[in-house]
Amino acid sequence: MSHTVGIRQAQKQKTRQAFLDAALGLLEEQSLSSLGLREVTRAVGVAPTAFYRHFRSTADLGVALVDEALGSLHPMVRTTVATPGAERITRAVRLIADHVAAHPAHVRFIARERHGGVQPVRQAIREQLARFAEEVKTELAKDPEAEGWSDEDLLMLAHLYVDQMLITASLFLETLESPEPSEAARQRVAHIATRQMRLISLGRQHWLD
Amino acid sequence: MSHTVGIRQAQKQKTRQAFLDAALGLLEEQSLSSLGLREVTRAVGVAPTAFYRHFRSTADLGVALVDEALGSLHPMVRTTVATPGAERITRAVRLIADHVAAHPAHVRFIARERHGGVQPVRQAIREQLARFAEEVKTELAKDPEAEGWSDEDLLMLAHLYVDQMLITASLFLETLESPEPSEAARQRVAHIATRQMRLISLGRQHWLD
DNA sequence: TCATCCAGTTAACAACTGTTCTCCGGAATT
DNA sequence: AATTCCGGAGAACAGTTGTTAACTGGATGA
Repeated sequence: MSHTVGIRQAQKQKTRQAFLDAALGLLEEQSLSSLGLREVTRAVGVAPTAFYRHFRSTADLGVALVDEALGSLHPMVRTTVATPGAERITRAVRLIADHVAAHPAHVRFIARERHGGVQPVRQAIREQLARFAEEVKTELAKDPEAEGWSDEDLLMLAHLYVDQMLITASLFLETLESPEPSEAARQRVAHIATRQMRLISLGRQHWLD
Repeated sequence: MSHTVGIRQAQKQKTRQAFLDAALGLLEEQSLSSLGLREVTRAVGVAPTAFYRHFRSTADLGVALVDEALGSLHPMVRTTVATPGAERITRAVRLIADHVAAHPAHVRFIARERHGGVQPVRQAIREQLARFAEEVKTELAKDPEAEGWSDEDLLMLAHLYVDQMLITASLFLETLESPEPSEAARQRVAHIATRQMRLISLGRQHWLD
């Protein structure tokens, strides 16, 4: 038994996670650029100076949040886009709906800070989204409709899909934020999003005409 | 000559505009939710209390900025979308590029606060974008390709176009923000955006198959 | 067992925040 | 000419902010 976790490191990661959770909660009603260091430590129940043991700044914390929010999502997107035929779009919309329902704060954070006031965070999000686009591209390249397509055009299409997914996620989020979150509103968003992606797919099929 | 402007009202609107300009400048590097009232008055060169003569809060100022940024844009979008044939997309992309180049701070503000932390501002932007979508819809309805389309599907398509325009504007903005703003990068964005809109138009043409 | 490490604490710093109340002086109204 | 109006100034309020320095006490490794 050479390498037990270490009580010390375990505790450290535990409070680090507490920082991330508390910050995510506070960020539901404000942007990262207005998030105070003391505000977070107060929410965690810890002294202000403890913050520096984990993060250099709130921007640093924000970058960590980006990884937490998007890092584990790549395989799910990949397998979803890999679904063949007409079911791909249905599954994609369901994946988005489920993910927003399960992690609304994460989605809100990404939508908010993508164009937000903190440069390093914006860059981290941009890099993650570029990764998504690359992955979607290589999946799209696999199916027969991609024959004759240049790499450039495939990437353009992939970006279109990724952006569309983010917009859809943001609309699902608004659905949850409304004073009376109704299943009907959610279904309406799903309906529109599905048709928009279908239209894009149609454009794809006739691109080489 | 019964109704001259009034020295008083003229001065008031002048300093009000100074508030809007100063705020827009400060918001290039932060979000509205972190913009301080005193920060703005300092930039204008006026006492903190003078702020209250013009705005109830910084959120109020934000809403005013939304109107300034998007209010006058409706006729331009309308006539651009009204352009017939293949030239419509070219003109739309050029309109976006020119507008971003002429008013980068306005565009940044809208992109940032669309999902930002200040609810009234988010709502104001949402309303303006809904207006754009409605206008694009009625223009789209005019051309022959719209025959057989339901109102619902036309609105869905209009939203797709509007969102696409915003994404493109944001990409043009990143082009300007980069350390070495190159004409080549701008052309690349224009190229991709044009193709994406073409693909959507293709999807539109085959929607009723 | 003993020395080392290190996550978290306490205290203090100058600087900043939004908001209230009172006042001023020039424009507007009568 | 006299009075009212009102955009802006000034001072003061209690609270907040990020960052520093020196500390404590339990886990860690020799």
